[in-house]
Amino acid sequence: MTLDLFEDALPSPWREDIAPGAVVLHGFVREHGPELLAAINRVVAQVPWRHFTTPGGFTMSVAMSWCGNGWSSSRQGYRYSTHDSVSGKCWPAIPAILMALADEAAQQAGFGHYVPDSCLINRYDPGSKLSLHQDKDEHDFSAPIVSVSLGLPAVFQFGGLQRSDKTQRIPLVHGDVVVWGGPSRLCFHGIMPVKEGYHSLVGPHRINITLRKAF
DNA sequence: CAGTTCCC
DNA sequence: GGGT
Repeated sequence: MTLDLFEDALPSPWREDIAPGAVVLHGFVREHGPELLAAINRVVAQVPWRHFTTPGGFTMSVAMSWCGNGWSSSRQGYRYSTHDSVSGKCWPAIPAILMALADEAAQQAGFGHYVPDSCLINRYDPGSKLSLHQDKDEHDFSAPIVSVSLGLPAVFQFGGLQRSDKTQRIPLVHGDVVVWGGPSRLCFHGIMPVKEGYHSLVGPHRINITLRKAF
């Protein structure tokens, strides 16, 4: 796997700055859907989709899989893990194409080279959503979050450092990548309920891939 | 409070 | 639809 898959320059209209340290790279991986989905399918074969319970005791509508370091939620709280406590084995490695994507997207967004150690894969069926939250379980807030949208469109909410801050609503479609870090690293964000639909490559789902540095 | 319900 |  080469590192130049995503090196093509982006025309300026494709880059949208939404806040200091937060950028939408519209269509950044639009041409790479099949390879990305193949990589995701290989991960999901090893780490089947799972619906977690929140600390409050509710079931999340989003189904999750992961590679690199894993994330989990339970009544005890959220946490990252290096391995599967059932099998004793490490979670599957992050596929090279996702490492390359993360590095190139982080560079395009102005964060320089990026070597994430965790990749969470979220499947949104119609009606699934993720309410406003912060990604704050990672040990390293100096690294940005790289978020890839595939399949059905969705409306991304991006707010400020306080839950009560006004939020922007940003439509995301298949192939869009959002990167946030630096002063935006702990901004509240979420996904509005996904509408019914069918995508020719992904089917009746939205798939979101987030790359982060957990440890 | 990574949810749901309710209210404007 | 948007805030809570």
